[in-house]
Amino acid sequence: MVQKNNKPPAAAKIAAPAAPKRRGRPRAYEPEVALAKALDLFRRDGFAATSLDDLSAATGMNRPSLYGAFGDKRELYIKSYQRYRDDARAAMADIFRSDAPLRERLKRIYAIALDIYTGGESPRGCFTVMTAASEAVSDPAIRAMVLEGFVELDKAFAICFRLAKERGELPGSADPTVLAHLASATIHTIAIRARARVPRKELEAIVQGAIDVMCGAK
Amino acid sequence: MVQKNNKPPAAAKIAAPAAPKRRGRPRAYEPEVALAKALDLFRRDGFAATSLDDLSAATGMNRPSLYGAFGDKRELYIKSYQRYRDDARAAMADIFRSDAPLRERLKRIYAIALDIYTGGESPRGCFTVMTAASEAVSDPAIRAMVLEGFVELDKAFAICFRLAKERGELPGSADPTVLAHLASATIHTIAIRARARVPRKELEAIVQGAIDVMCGAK
DNA sequence: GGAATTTAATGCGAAATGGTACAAAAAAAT
DNA sequence: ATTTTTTTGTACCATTTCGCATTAAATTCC
Repeated sequence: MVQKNNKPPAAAKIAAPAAPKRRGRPRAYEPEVALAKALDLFRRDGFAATSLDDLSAATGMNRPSLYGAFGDKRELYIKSYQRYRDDARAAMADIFRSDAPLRERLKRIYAIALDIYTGGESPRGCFTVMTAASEAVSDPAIRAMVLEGFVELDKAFAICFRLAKERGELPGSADPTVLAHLASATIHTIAIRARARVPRKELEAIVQGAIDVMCGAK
Repeated sequence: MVQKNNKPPAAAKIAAPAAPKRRGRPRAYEPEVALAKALDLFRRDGFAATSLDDLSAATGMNRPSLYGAFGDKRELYIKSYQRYRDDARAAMADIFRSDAPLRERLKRIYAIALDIYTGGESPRGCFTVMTAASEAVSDPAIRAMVLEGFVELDKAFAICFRLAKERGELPGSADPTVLAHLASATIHTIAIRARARVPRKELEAIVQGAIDVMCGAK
C-alpha cells in the first residue's frame, strides 16, 4: 500500500521544485504518479469495470486517501481524462506546430498516435474514443469534454491542411475541413482497431493509405 | 414482470409459423423480443454497466428465466451482439448487393448506418465499435467476433469500390482496399461521434465530405 | 516537549451484483 | 384426475462495491 518510490527525504527536495514544507503528515504518494496509474487502469478497463479497490491497489493509496486527493470515482475519472488529454496534446503539439511538409507531419502525428494506442499486452486505444463508446458519455460534463476532444483534433488537422493548401501542397479544390474529418476518422479507426488487437503493422498500412488519399497519391 | 404483449393464445398460433405445442408451462415472453431489449440495454450502457436487474426489468423476464433462456450475462451479451450483427447485415445487404452507382450506394449505406447509430435521447452508436473499445480487449471469443465485424465491413466496401473501378466510376489509380478502409473509418467516426450526441446533420456533412473525397469530388 | 495540522490506515455499513435453490404454476400426456 | 414436463417467481447467498467514520501516525509550529 505504498508507491514504489519511497523517496529518501533528500531526493524529495530535489524532485520538488519548491519544497512546500507543508504542515501535517507528509503524503506517501505523489499525486501526479497516482493519477497516471489511475488513468492507465481506466484506459484498460473503462469506468464501470474499474473498482475503487483496483484503483487503490494500483495507485498505492488507500481508499480514503484517494477520496481526499481526487474526490469520488467520477471525479477521478474526469481528472484522469484531463490528464490524458493534456499528455496527448503535449505529445502532438510540436508536430502540429512544425512547418514540415504535410506528408511528414501527418506521418509523425499518426506515429505518435500509434505509440499511445498500441503496445503492451493490452493495447489502450484512445481514451476519448473509449469514453465516447462507454456509458460515461451519458454524463453531461464528461460528454462535453469528449466533444471538445473531437473538435480540438478536427481543428488541429484543419489548420494543417489549410496551411498545406496555401503552400501549394494541395490542389485548390481540396477542402481542409473535409480532409480534417477524414484525418480524424483515421485516428478513430486505428484507435478502435488497436483495442481489438489489430497488429500495429496493419494499422500503419491503413494510415499510409489514408495519407496517400488525403495528400493525393504519391 | 411480463412482456407487453400478453398474446391471446389464438394470435400466438398465427404468429408462430409451426405451433410447437411444447409440453410444460408456456413461456411468458418471446425470446426474440427479449433479446432485442437486452441488446438495446447493452448498446446504451455496455457490458459492465448493465446489471442483471436492469436486463430483467427491460426484458420482462426474471433472472432465472434469463439464465434458462440465454445463459449467464456474458452469453447474453454475445447473443445480443450476434443479433446486432445479423440485423445490421440484413439492413445493408441489399444495398451492398445492388448495382446502383457508387455514390448512390455509399450514400444509402451511410444513411442506414446513421439510422442505426443516431436517434433517441441517448444515441447508441455502433455496437461493434463499443464492444471493441471494451470487452474485446480481454475476451478472446468476443474479440474474434469484433474483428470479424471489421473485416466484413472492410470487404463489403472493397467489393463496392472494386466494382466501381471496373465500371470506370473510379480512376485506374484508385486502390479499392485503401478506399474501403477510409469508408470504414468514416463509419467508425460517425458511430463514435453519434454517441457523443453530435447532431445527425453534422454527421451527414462528414459523410458527404468523405464520399466526395472517395469518389473524386463532384 | 506539547499543541496543531495534515495524512495514512483500519474497518464498518448499506447497497448492489451475479448467480442459484426451490416451490408454485401452467400446460400436455396418460 | 393424475402425472410429467417446462417455466415462472420468490427468496436467498456470497461477494463486491462505494463511500465514510474513526483512529493512529507523522510532521511543523510554538
